[in-house]
Amino acid sequence: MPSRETCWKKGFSLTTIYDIAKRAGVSSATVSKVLNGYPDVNRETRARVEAITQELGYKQNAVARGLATKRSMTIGVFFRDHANSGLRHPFFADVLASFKDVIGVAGYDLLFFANNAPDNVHSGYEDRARHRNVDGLLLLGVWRTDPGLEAISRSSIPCLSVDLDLLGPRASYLVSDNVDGAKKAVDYLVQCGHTRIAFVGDRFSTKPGHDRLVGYQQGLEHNGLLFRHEWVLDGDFTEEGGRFAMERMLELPDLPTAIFFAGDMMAIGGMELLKQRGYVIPEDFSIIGFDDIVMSSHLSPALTTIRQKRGEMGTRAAQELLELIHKPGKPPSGVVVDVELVARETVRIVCADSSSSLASSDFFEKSGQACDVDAVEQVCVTHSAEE
Amino acid sequence: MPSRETCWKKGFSLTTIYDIAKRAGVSSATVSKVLNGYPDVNRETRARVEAITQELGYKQNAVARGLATKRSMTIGVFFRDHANSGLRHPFFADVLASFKDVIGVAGYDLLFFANNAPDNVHSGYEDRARHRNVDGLLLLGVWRTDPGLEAISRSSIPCLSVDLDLLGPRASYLVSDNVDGAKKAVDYLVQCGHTRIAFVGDRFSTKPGHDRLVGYQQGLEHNGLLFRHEWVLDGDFTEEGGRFAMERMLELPDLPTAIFFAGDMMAIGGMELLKQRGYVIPEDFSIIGFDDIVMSSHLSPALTTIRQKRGEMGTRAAQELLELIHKPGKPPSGVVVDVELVARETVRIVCADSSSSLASSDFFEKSGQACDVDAVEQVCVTHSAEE
DNA sequence: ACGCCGTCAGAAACCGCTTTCGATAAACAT
DNA sequence: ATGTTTATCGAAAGCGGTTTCTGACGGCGT
Repeated sequence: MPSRETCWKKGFSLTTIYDIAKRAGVSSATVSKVLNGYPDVNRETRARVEAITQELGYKQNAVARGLATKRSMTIGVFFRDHANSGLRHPFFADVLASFKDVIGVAGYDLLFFANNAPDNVHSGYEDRARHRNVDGLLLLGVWRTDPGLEAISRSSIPCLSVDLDLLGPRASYLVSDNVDGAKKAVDYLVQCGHTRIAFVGDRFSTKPGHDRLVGYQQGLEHNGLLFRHEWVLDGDFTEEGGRFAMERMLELPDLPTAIFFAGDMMAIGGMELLKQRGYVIPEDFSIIGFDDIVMSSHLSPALTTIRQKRGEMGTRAAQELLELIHKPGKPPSGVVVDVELVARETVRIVCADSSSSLASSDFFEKSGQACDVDAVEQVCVTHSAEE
Repeated sequence: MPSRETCWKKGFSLTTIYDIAKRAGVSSATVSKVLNGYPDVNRETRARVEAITQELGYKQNAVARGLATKRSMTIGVFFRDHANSGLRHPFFADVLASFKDVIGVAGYDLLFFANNAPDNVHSGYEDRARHRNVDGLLLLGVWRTDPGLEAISRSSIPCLSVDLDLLGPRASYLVSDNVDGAKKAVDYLVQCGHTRIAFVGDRFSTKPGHDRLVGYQQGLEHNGLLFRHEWVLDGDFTEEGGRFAMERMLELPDLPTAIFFAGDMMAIGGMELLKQRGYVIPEDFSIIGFDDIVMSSHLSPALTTIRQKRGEMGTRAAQELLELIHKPGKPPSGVVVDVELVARETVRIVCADSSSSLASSDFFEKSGQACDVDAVEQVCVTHSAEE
């Protein structure tokens, strides 16, 4: 047996299972068995080994273990940081926080891919995941247009993406019920008496952006309202985008009375511009957002919005990913968590008439305007391309 | 030579350096040398190996490499999550984001300690760092009172803490210039004509809380103002804490005209309460915060505050940590980044007199009231204990 | 021809831990 | 007494790399 007593890292000695083994007069295999709770070791031996483990303050080396077992007990995290939408984004930070909590009690640590060394920049998700030997992957803030998605969805690495409906043999996803949320927003506006409702979305590179648009459209239809493509603008999910969209909206000859922003940051930008131009909310324009970021409740007027349950999203995401990891058989189906409207102060109540008979108002028109999803998207893309 | 051709993890085969070696007709040692840029390998051999590496789509296994080299190219991150002050906190999320960017181009990934499995809960920082074999450590949101600090500061693991002046052979820190920031706040209030300035801080378990109090006290002294301990309250760095402190403050017989909150969230809580009670800001009370979180500029009135340069903090933290890692010799000294006042709308200008002759006002009193740091802290601790 | 040196490869010993599988001995059954 | 379990343990072969050290080989000076 080679002498394996100590190892050095920058002048520091680690205690290994060999140290324990020697001291206990057993083999390293036995120590390993004790440490991992295998049954085939004598009561007394076990006790002795455990005592010595304590005494020596032994800590397992996760790297060596990972090499031997091919499980690292880490979850890799890709957190795309484009345009403020990364770690900085209060939304993702929150879901990540609760994700971390539940994945943590399952014994996992999180590995954030940050490495952008020149030779690594263009490695795909899968390569980098395998490089670090992570047991699962969490994708946050990745765009639908990301070219690496296809590959990772087909790979055998358990992978959960949020805000992106990635499905595969070991890939699942978590989203809010964005379509429903958008419908709720429109319904609420309609209930408050609005019929002229505009939409500000993103550049359609995100799943939520897409779905909220769809929901908006469905909400309109459901309430018998006409879809007007000039009332659909691109806001890029940023404050500046929202501000800019609002600016453009004001140039329209025919103005809406309410604007549904597909994200709170955009709504904030829009409101800012409105105030700046001397309009008052909600008297001149009603605003409704989506997300319910913390800031929303602190604005004045406080923003009416659709709340995504961030804590629950993180928890459910973690649970789903753990299933993906531990139950290889079960075909994943994605999880969607519901949203809720939180009514605050940015929507003006136009008429007290809350009977849903509004649906049969004069605005009802089944026009030639195409209303199916893809057509809607077409319109929008064209529209945003104009710019 | 044993047959080492492939490895399986859940049904997937990895290509190893042995595969490359065989294909290239060389030994694994040579492949390793090529991959690591050692000079003692022939031009042609190198080319051949590189070609095959490409062809086979080989990706190095960081775990195996880590075991062999004792360097993992990961930075461990402890992110304490007490009372909203963790990942959820917009402040830390921001510095972390820019930290990640620069540490990333140096080739490192980030390892977030999340593992809270029952047998792991009470392991110290050092144990967990060694367990994962991280090359360095970043401590965020850790309290001064944390019992594990002492140990990690003495250890040989490069460790950088933010908002906490931890120093040791391989331990350094990064803080904002909190004392100066607080003085700036007080100076500004004084310049605006205020002389009755209160302070709301945290429970003094944090370094910034402590330093801002010191700065407040120094600012007072510098401007010849009397330190009144009843005007120093505990706000816990949370919104609720700020609200509660404000509530208590209003019960005072003798009210200040301006309140300096040591954190924006507390200021927000305080303002909320004030509005609720029918006061108007800044007419009735002037408010100044500390941090400049994104929300601050969106409030109305927009919060005047001391800005911490979060991006710069992250960058500098990363640089400092990289030095700690790569230059074992250099004794660390900590880095402090400056702050700036951003004047917005929550401070009322009482008199236009901006001559600093205010310093010689009637309020000047070198009273028996002890003014050195520790005494100040005493007062506060006592005060918060009352509660 | 001889010794020396620089270049290039590879054998082999790790790194610290897991896991299979066979050995041993005691306990049990026949 | 003999064959069979059962409980307990350890040797050894990995996991996928790195790194030292030895050696082969060709060229070169003398």
